[in-house]
Amino acid sequence: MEQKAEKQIQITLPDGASRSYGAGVTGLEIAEDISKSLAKAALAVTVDGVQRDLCDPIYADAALAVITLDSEEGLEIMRHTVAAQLLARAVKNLYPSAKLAIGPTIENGFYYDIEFESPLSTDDLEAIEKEMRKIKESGAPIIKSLNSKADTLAAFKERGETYKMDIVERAEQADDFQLYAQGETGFIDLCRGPHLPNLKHVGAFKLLKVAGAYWRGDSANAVLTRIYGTAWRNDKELNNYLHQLEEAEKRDHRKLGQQMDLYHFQEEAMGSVFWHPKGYVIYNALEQYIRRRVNDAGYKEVKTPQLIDNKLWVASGHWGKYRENMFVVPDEIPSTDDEGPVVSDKAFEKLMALKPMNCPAHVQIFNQGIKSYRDLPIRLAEFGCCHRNEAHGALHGLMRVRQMTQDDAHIFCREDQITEESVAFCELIKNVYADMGFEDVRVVLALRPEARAGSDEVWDKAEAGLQEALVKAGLEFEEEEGEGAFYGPKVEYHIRDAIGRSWQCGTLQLDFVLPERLDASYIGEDGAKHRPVMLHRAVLGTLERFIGILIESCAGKLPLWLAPVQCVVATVTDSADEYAREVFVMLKAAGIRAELDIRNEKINYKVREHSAEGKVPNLFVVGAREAEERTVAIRRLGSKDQSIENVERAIAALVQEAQPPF
RNA sequence: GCUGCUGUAGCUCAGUGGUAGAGCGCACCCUUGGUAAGGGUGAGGCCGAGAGUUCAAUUCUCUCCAGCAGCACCA
Repeated sequence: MEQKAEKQIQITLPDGASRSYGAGVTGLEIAEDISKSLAKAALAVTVDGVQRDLCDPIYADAALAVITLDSEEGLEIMRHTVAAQLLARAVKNLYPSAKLAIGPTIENGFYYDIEFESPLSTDDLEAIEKEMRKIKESGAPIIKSLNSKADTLAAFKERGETYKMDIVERAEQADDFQLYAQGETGFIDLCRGPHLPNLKHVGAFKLLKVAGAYWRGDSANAVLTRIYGTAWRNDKELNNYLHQLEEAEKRDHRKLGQQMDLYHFQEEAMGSVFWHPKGYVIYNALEQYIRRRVNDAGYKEVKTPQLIDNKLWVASGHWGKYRENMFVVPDEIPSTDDEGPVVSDKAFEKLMALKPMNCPAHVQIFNQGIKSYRDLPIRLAEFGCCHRNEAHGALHGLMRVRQMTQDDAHIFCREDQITEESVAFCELIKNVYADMGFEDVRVVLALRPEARAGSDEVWDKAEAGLQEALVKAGLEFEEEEGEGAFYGPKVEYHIRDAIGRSWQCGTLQLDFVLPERLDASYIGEDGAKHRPVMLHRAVLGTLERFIGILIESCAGKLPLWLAPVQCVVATVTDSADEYAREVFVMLKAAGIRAELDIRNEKINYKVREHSAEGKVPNLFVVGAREAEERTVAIRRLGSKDQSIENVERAIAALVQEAQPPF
């Protein structure tokens, strides 16, 4: 092959083979050297693990791998090109005054943030998509160039791309700005690359939705229009993905909650749940399960007031930092006069607030009487009902509500007990999540934020303590800088919902600040007063959110111990009504949540309704035969088969199976 | 809170500048049917709230409220 320079470099391929090339050889040339078909399929390369364009020259010995569309990396590069080249250019063609901001890839797709002169709606996507196809058909080569800061700025200034100029101006580098052009079309985009060498490699894509997003993610900045899309290797993969999205929609807890008659929301109490009888069964079963768990783990359950004078919130620091998210109530008897104001101006001199958290109240219990170091740790648990005035746009079904019940607890302990208590908590949460069948749990250790209370030594100690606990519990976790609470670092347990959105459920937070602010103390071995450390912790997080995630993760088919209706006795004809009643009574007596369906409907209809709508795990079908033989025909949810079983034995088995896991 | 979209029967959704329609559900009747929709009849709506344009508004415009998607927020 042609020698680019005298100096030779060694390129190591993934199979271990080593080849020699002149310095300055490109990834494409190497791919061509390996095989023609590989060169044709090549999208980019990795050089020592770093993604590079095919046209980038290589000057030193390196390990090289060719990226094709078969790999996840290749797919991501293709998506990136669809966003930055196809979508961006299509938008500029149709809306010349649009200003491009950024267009990264995300899981399963990509987006591009763009400023438009007039609002864009979903209906406009079709035209943009059509334009994208046109551009794709052109098969234009994508040409990369490296440019100085001045040239890059000039190029974007000419095009009125003020956001791109902002990015370049803020960049630390002096030059080597990568611009990608499409042949001679005049279109350019700034990008870290790599990109496809050619638009011909683009697979199947679809634009999905538009939404607003702040420039640089800051709500003080302008809102840009974000166009979301997805791209796949071929139509089959694309359709597969779109089908998946549809399926996920069917698992949405808001939809299932209505279908299964679990709960509802309405305007007059937005963001707060009306639990229906069936939904409240789940709620109660979960609460009782956690109650048994924390009892076993040495917690004492308490109940604290809903409405507390703001003096306490001032003292705890919530009033200063968090007031805008609290519901504040004047402590005055309201006037019944239709004309005048409901409360007087004076009423605002004494304010109360609905508690947004339980911790200050738990400190009040701790503070009653004098505590000795021998008393510690003290673990106070509460199914605390809290109110938070959340931003309206944040509300989301059961996942984000304004009134929530946490399976909250606070552990007051000595500093030397932090690790032990943290390890015990990690064990507890591991067991609970295992009982619930959650495997895809992401654990995050959130470290000190910029604005924080407490000295660096205290933070060092706190972070190390949590880290040690996580390691001891054998958990894999990610560390996130700056994400901790102002009063201490925290461990967060995130679980994904049906559509892949991640929600924080369990949490463990160390707090050295609140005991100080609320003057909690214990008498140490030395006879002197000491500050206890506070561990805030929740396993499920909030019952509301956890139930939402639970419903989505099992598509409404809850495990038997949580199922609102565990068994329906359904008759084939009314000749079995009497026997069905008898079976129903037996089930109730055995503690099974049962329903009786003796409606004048066909058995097909009943089976369909209880299965598809109610997600009832067990159907006992009874007809003349069963009444005669004192049996039931058991049909399990999701099964086509049925088994005939003696009624007493069937009920005994069901009772056995319906035992909670703890 | 910000941007965009949506709001019609209990639910899912059509539709129109002259105050409304379907399917499911519900009620009643027929049907007694053996494991994912048997048939008929009927009731049911201030077309999210308020204002404006118009002879006339559920329909067009504006404001508000709520929901949805995303962003920001989540002590």
